[in-house]
Amino acid sequence: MFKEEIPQKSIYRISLYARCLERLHYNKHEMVSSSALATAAGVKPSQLRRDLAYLGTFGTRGRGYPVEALRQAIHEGLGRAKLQPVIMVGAGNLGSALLRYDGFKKEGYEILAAFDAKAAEIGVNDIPVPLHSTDVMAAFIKEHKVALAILCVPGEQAQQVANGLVNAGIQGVLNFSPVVLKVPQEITVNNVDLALELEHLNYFVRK
Amino acid sequence: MFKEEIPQKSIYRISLYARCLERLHYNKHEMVSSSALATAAGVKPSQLRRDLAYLGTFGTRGRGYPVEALRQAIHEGLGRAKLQPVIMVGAGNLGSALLRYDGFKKEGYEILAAFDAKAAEIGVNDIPVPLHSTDVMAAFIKEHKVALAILCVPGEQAQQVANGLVNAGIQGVLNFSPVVLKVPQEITVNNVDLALELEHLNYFVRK
DNA sequence: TAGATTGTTAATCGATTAACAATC
DNA sequence: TAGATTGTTAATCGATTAACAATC
Repeated sequence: MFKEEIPQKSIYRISLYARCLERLHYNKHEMVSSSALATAAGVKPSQLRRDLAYLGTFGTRGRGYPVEALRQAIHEGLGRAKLQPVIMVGAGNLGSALLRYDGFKKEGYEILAAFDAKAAEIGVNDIPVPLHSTDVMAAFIKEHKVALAILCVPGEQAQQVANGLVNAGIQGVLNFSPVVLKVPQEITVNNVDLALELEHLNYFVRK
Repeated sequence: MFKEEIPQKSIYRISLYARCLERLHYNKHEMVSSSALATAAGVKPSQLRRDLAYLGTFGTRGRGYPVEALRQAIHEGLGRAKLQPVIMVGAGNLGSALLRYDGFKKEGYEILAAFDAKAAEIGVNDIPVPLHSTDVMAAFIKEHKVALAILCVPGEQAQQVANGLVNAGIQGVLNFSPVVLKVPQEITVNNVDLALELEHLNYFVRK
């Protein structure tokens, strides 16, 4: 039997459901209906049920879903191991800021180290993880079997650095550089384009 | 005649085209074909042409698009004034980092000021704009007619702060808090959920 | 049993793409 | 004119939603 492929958008939402379930669990809820969970996640109940159906069936008709069991099932379904190692590439303004952001750790991702072409010039005490020169990046990735990288280098260098990441075996890149990266199709790139987000918002401001 | 409504996704892409056109202009290209521009933006030529069609017709059959004129037409079409004022709400790790990020200014957005509940405790010299207490936020928004806010407060406070923003007249929120904000439907919220992005990437890593 | 709520289907909606006539 | 490339339509594809039978 073939497992139907899960749409990318569903994956985002399913992760979001897991987070909502954590909160419900924390608040001592044991069961939750698709309607209540959907409201918490800002989606329609039918969409929630459709999304969950990609992973399996977890509810009981007439009663709803068991909060904690569903949370766990989602984590397993999405293949989340305990603590995923990640590296940060580029330790300028944005990169060094994200290193201090605690939201990643909370969700189970640990940034092992940061790499920067100008590593020598950057104050080490601003940064909570080891900072290395980009020269040793590939070796580090292989040694620690790192699969995920956060890319925060200036646009002009982004493609070149990305090539290095791919060659070293990185499989997923969270790209903050305002550049469209060309990578082999088996590599996943998620773009977070901050200026584009503002641009988009601005469009909806009535003038 | 009714102007067809532009899909949200098209708006993102159109902004991206504008950025590619800037680069082409900088490199002294005067004309560009839909196929070349599409490659630069990582989309299909037919999609590019479809997107542009929402704004008008700018090309010449057989020759392509005039780089600079198209860039300007896009900026006008998306209703971009010169320098849009923005405020930053929350000056913790992420917020203060984004204040130092120069990508916003580059695209024509100026962060006027930052607000934080604990403004008094934060070192002012880390921050390149005036930092105020959240108490005076509403007055500032009204006085400076600010329409856009970047929200970087902890999840627990996000909804409450967002309510304050909406009441003060903010029309668009770029939300970095890992929380689904409930706002009136005329307010636009763009969510940038960093942990969710990593989660999504991780799903595609072959285990 | 009656009420509630899931799992799933089928209908709808919207976005992408291929294709090509128009035309420079 | 021949070649190139747009603007636009129609076909395709995929995602969302309403609806409801299954069933606790």
